[in-house]
Amino acid sequence: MVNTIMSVNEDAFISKISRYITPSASEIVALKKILANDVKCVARVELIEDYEIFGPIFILNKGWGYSFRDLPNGLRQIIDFILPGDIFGLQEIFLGGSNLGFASITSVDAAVVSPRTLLGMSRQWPRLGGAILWSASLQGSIAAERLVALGRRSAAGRMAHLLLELSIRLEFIGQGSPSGFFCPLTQHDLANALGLTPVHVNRVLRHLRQLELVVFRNSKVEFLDRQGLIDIAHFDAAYLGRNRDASRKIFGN
Amino acid sequence: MVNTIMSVNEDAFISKISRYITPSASEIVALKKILANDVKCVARVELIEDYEIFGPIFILNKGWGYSFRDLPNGLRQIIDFILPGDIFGLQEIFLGGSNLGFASITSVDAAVVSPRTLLGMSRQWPRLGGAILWSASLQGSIAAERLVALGRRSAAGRMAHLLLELSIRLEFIGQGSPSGFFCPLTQHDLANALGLTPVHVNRVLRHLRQLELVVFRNSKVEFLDRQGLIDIAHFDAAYLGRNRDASRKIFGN
DNA sequence: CGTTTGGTTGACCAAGTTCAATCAGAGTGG
DNA sequence: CCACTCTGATTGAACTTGGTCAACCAAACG
Repeated sequence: MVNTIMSVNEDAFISKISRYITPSASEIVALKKILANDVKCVARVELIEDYEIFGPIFILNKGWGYSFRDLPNGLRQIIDFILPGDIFGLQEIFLGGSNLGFASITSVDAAVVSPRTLLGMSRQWPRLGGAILWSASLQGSIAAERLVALGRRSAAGRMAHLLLELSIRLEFIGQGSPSGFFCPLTQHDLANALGLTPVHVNRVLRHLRQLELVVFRNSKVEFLDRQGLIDIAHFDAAYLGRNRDASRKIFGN
Repeated sequence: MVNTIMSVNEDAFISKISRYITPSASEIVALKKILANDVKCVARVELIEDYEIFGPIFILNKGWGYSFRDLPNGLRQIIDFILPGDIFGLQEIFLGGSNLGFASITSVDAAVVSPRTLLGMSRQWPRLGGAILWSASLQGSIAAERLVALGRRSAAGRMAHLLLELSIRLEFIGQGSPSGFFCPLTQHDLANALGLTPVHVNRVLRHLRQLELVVFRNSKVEFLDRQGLIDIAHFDAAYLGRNRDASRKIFGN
């Protein structure tokens, strides 16, 4: 009972799922207990699972990371960026281990949760279990949208789309603002996420800068013309989830 | 009680989840009751959801379909092919509606399930609930792998990868064989799935034919050199799931 | 038959890659 | 304070993959 309601919003995960449910005081206590069992690691560390049984589940408290898959020829594809409040390893637990790797971008503080713990929590606090599934659905929807981007958007469109997505996801957890955000990604990271080469990422960023749409420099993204970006990205934020009333209608919680 | 254990394998969904659990007689009865509430539709019909509340969930009994998203400029990206036994609309129910469309490829026979029904079944038959989540995880893993393909594989690699994947997924439900399978996809469908143009799909197929790796003609895929395909696709079937012992170790069911 | 749908091919073009060189900033040791 | 090094950003030139446009073919169907 160390943590109380006083500090609700200091945990990114709690502010994230607050888009879906308003956790009760006792639910918050249960969550904080789980979130407190954390590990810290420095920037640019990789965890390759390669289908270990009992893949760990991380809930990011602080810092940025990404999930990825490497091809035998050394190419890497970033599946999703893991921001504070996001969960890594959840979709894969039913498959008997993950075939995705996790890499830290900044230094990271992550809660380590076992599948068993998660299952227990879901039974005792069904609303929290629902919130976990909601979060997993959201990450699935983000992956689907990135699939659309890689398949059918131009390089500039992909870049614009990703920057807008990150901006909105950060705002959900109280970070960044509509005018810009802190962004620790290298151009190499962006290339691995967007299916491009680092060289071309550089050219695309220059292009967007010359069009006076965004400036990405010194780990900071500044939006100059957000509507212009939305237009070239064909961006529609619907895939990032609706307000909670929509889902409440389905399950009646 | 019309259906009994005698007819276990006629339902694709039941044979699909049999990779994960062995359903009991009463579980099969419950499943068959749900699967019997079906609709049929002809080939090449589209259902655009566009974030309707209460998006329907389909479990395909027969036929092929796909989930997709369209961009404002008219381009379409296929997210995943929905084969017999696959579920459409599951990942999205927690988001308060889907932003994906569904399209039939062949004529289709699909069970229509409401979120409420699914929730009720999961409570009454927890192992079936687990199987549903396993199935959703699997489809997420397939989407992630397609993301890798679009980001980091060549056109020929993507094509080889997709054909191998479809072959294996069909074998899981007792269709097709290692030497080939019936494939109702048009080159246009392949283009929308692989992020290519139909013209280039045609050239890639010719290329693979000239390399004597696969022949795709008259709605039939014939593998000539499966290992050769695996090589150029960098194919590793691990993402399609492990044997059931792996996941059993986690949850102890 | 004529029409429609999907497959096939060629010539040309453009987006993005490759290779290679240069640059800027941060950290490190002398 | 100055090399020295390392990482990441930047740019140019040549090249490749895949796209675009346009024509033609083949099977299916009314």
